[in-house]
Amino acid sequence: MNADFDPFLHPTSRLALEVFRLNGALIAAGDMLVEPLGLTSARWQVLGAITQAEGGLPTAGIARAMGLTRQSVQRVVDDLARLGLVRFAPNPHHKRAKLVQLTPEGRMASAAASARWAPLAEALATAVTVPALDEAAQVLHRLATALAALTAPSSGDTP
Amino acid sequence: MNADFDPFLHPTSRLALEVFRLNGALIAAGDMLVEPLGLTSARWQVLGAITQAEGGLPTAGIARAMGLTRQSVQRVVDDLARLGLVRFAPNPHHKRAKLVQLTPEGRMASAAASARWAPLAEALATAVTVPALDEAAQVLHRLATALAALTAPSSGDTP
DNA sequence: GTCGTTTTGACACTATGCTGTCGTTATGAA
DNA sequence: TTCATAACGACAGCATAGTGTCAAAACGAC
Repeated sequence: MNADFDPFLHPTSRLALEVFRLNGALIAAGDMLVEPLGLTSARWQVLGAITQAEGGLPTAGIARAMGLTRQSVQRVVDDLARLGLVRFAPNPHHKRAKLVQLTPEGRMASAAASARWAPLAEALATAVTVPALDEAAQVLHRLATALAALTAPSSGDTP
Repeated sequence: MNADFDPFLHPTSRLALEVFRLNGALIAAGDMLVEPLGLTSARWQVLGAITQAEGGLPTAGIARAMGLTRQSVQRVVDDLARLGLVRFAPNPHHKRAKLVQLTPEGRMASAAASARWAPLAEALATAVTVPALDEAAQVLHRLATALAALTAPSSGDTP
């Protein structure tokens, strides 16, 4: 009865479990890191995605950039708007999909978070090596792509 | 003002973002995979942790094995007990910390989930290579360890 | 131009995981 | 043995991310 397959010993399974653990550790570390700024990991990530895009981008665009659903990002964006870190600007290409832009306060918060993250990122890079980081990132990227292709050639929102 | 550091271009940052994406993709794929069995990714993972340990283990032990908090696992365990997939057995070493064990139904569900996961794990392994998987897993493991050491030499529940 | 499809925002609901807290039980040092 | 400490289960509350659904807006085929 196929007893020669222990799913937890499969290389893919072991990597998946490591992804789960590191994901949790990164979120916890991020929460600690930006907590003095009144931020959380999720809000920080959304701020970062907006920082990346010059001129701002709509909520659904943020979600696509982060691999999440519109609905999840929307609440965080609303929180950030309530905190005065982002604002909504009219979108010349779409009447309803307003552009989410950083306010000066948001830009300062994003910069402060980056400044706090930098030394930790350096320390982690020395815990392994930069080439190993790059190669691991490439492997994870390929796996995510393959997983998206294997599951759900679907419709609708695709987180 | 340190403008030569773009936090999103740092190798550690790029890997972190890939971890977030793959984590989400794996959970989504797992949910699809075991949904016909009445399971979810979280319940499947807890079932797996119990399957690993012969004789069962207490809730806090499951949490340690998975890198989560007792409280998070407890609710899932209660759900599984309500579904009849696990049961509580007296613990000779601790009166309150009952051992969580699989019922025959739980064993069947765990085996069915493994059978569904196996081909997907194989397909993903061929999307990259097994040595690459192993090396990536090792890198993630070292990062998680380093991160735990750098943040919170703390007390109490340490997920 | 019209109509069907897709995209987007909005809202309600659920699932997962965290912190905080309490009382109980083990454990170990004095 | 006694007592401080740690570990464990239980419960409440919050943050994050998912699904489902709806209406409005944009887009494309005809």
